[in-house]
Amino acid sequence: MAQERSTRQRKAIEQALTRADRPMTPEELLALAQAEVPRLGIATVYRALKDLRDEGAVVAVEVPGHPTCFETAHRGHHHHFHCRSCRKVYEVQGCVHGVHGIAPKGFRVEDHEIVLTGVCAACAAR
Amino acid sequence: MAQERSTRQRKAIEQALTRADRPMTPEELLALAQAEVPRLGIATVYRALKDLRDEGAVVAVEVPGHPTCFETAHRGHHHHFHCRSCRKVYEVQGCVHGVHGIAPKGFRVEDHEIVLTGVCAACAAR
DNA sequence: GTCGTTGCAAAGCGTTTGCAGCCTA
DNA sequence: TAGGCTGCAAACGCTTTGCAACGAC
Repeated sequence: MAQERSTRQRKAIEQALTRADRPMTPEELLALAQAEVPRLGIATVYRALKDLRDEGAVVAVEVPGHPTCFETAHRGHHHHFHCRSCRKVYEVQGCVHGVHGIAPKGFRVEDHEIVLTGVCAACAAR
Repeated sequence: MAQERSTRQRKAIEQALTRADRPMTPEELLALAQAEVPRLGIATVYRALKDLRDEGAVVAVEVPGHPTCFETAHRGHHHHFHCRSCRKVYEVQGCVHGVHGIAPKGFRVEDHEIVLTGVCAACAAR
């Protein structure tokens, strides 16, 4: 059966993900990883992300009007902020109590995601 | 400048949206509206949704791994539940306090969305 | 040497757009 | 009648897949 091999391209992609302090789009990861592997193609990025997702090492973050972002899974519980000015997605530490309590009777809640929308500090300063 | 006209197809799409008790995908809306207008095309659904969104009458709901859904805007403040079994997106009444408080200093929060993930009542019963 | 991985290009899928004819106001 | 709206098909952007060459083990 399938074995995961450690290749230069995969290492470059994983490194780009690990170093990022916010969720990254596949295109952003491609640009970063190409510093290591110039001939890297976007398909390889998508394939690596798919494998990493299957292993549970990265998770997808999706916000309306923005291409899907990816981040490493083991960053502790946190949420996201979407700046409507620069369109970047940021990580937000912390959570709130009682989130699971709003589900209707009979619904089994296993996880939750909170996405704040507004203007980030950098954009608000301008 | 542009005037909005009331057509059979637009009425059918709005009606499908209004009657739904959960966010609907464009394909679902097409299927429902075709009961009224059999020759209705998907492009018309997208155009109607775009116009309705511009007027603020409908909003998009996006959850990872699911096509974009749409719901009417004037349903009061609520959130969503994504069933990982049947993949449907449900409406969830209620909210929690302190959600905006988790944003970092300098970030201006204007809105928020909460998406619960798990198994809906119908699927859990099976 | 084996077989998973890669880069390239083509295919897929959801969404948008161009266009000629239609229909509301 | 004017000009927005429609259905169709082509175009679009993001993502996945087929394939032959490549390279990790």
